[in-house]
Amino acid sequence: MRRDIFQAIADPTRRGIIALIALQAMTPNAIAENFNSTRQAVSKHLRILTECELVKQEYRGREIYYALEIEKMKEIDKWLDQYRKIWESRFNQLDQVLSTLKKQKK
Amino acid sequence: MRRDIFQAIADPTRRGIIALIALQAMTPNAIAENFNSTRQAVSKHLRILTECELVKQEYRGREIYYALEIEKMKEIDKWLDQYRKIWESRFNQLDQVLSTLKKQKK
DNA sequence: TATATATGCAACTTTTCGGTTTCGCAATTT
DNA sequence: AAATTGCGAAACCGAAAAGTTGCATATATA
Repeated sequence: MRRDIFQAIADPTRRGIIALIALQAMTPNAIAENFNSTRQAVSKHLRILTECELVKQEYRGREIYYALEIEKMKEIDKWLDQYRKIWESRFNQLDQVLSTLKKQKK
Repeated sequence: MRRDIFQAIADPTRRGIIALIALQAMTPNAIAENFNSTRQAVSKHLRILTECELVKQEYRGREIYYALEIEKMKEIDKWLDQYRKIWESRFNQLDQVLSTLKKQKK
């Protein structure tokens, strides 16, 4: 089962789950109430999210609380970084053009 | 055809294509040489990337150059922002704990 | 003009994915 | 102890995705 984080966030329901549990851990039943899917479908999504370590489980009696593993989200940020460099450098180039134009105006 | 950017970057080959053309536009044939897929398969990926506007085409004679639309990448960054806030606030909390401990040491 | 090249597109196949239904198990509650 | 509740896992299904093959079209080149 090749579970990577990019595949995990590809599904809109999973992104919804991530947003939902970002601030507080929740049980599968509570999560499922927020979507138009059965608990089992949500459970499947939770499994995928758990497998790629985007989410962690905490057992409390017969309930299982799912919480976002925020550290893992940084991996996406890390991947984005190479492109951030590009758009920032382009912005700086634009900035230079603008300041050059300003200078010429003087 | 529901093409969203998250689905687009879910595929590893497509992420490879994005990385490849990030700095300079390339033709489908040139891109395909870098992967273990046929030109047609790559062409299909390019179509998906174009549909969600992650990539733009530039016609030059019988060749088509594909270039990354870096602005579109910012959408992912924008989505990440809500989580960035979370991990930054947690970091600050840790920071506070550390400085409190330091104070007590004194 | 005939041929080679660069490319997209459509048809087809195989695999993967998301969902539902059914079941089993463990922890509560009555 | 019996019934209820919370949950995961397996079996199954339809839809979508990813890849291949075969073709059509436009632009170069000989």
